[in-house]
Amino acid sequence: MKIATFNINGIKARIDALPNWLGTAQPDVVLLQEIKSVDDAFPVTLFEDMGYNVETHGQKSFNGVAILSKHPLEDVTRGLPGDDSDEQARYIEATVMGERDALRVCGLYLPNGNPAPGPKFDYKLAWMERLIARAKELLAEETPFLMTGDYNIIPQAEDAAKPDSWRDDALFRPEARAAWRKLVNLGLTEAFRARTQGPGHYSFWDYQAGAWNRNNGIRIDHFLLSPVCADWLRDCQIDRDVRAGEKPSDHVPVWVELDF
DNA sequence: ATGCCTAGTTGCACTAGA
Repeated sequence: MKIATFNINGIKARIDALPNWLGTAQPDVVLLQEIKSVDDAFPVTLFEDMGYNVETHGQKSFNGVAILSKHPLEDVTRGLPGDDSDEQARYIEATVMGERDALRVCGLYLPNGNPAPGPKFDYKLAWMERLIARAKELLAEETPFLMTGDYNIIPQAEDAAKPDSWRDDALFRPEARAAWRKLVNLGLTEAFRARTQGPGHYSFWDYQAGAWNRNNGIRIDHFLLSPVCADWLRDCQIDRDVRAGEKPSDHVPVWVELDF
């Protein structure tokens, strides 16, 4: 089963590019971030006509996540537990059945956190603690799961073309990377780094200053796999070429192939 | 040192992104 993550930076703006990529890449499941749409405005029938079930967790103007799946989605939950006052739509979960096993898929749009330090950075770190708590729950249940999406975390210097320019940024600050390691060190496998080593692999290129043409990118869209799910990993790739397409998002899709 | 660009709003400039 091919499962992808894609920060589309607005469903209205990607109304052609997203279906075009779906037709080419043929993913079974896609976790979307930054749909920037309320649920009622999401073009559900467009994707249903392509064979996808659609579950959204949107809000007006900003954020918003969704799942597209060619397989039925069961037990859908919206929002990250741990703070009832949090109204930002950044998290959705559902269960997908493979040929032999069930997989819990968690789609996330982790807060950017800039400027740092400050209240937005505090919110990012608190959000990560809630994500860690949720991962601990799923591990304790021994539910096979993956957590994927736009983490807004540059894990290592090799994950940025110009790491020095990110030194004090919320995506690279030590506190954010420490929280990332705390999550991974629960026993999760980072799918891309389980298969590919070395610098030069990015999932985001800023629209500004010719970042794409200069290949000035960062790798911030990730898959974390639970131990059982990691055993199912067959491949993980970044669809880099999507960034060169017509009216692209500033992120590109990342996907895993899982045998379950 | 800052903005560079893109998206969304109900706009006629702003916020937010990363």
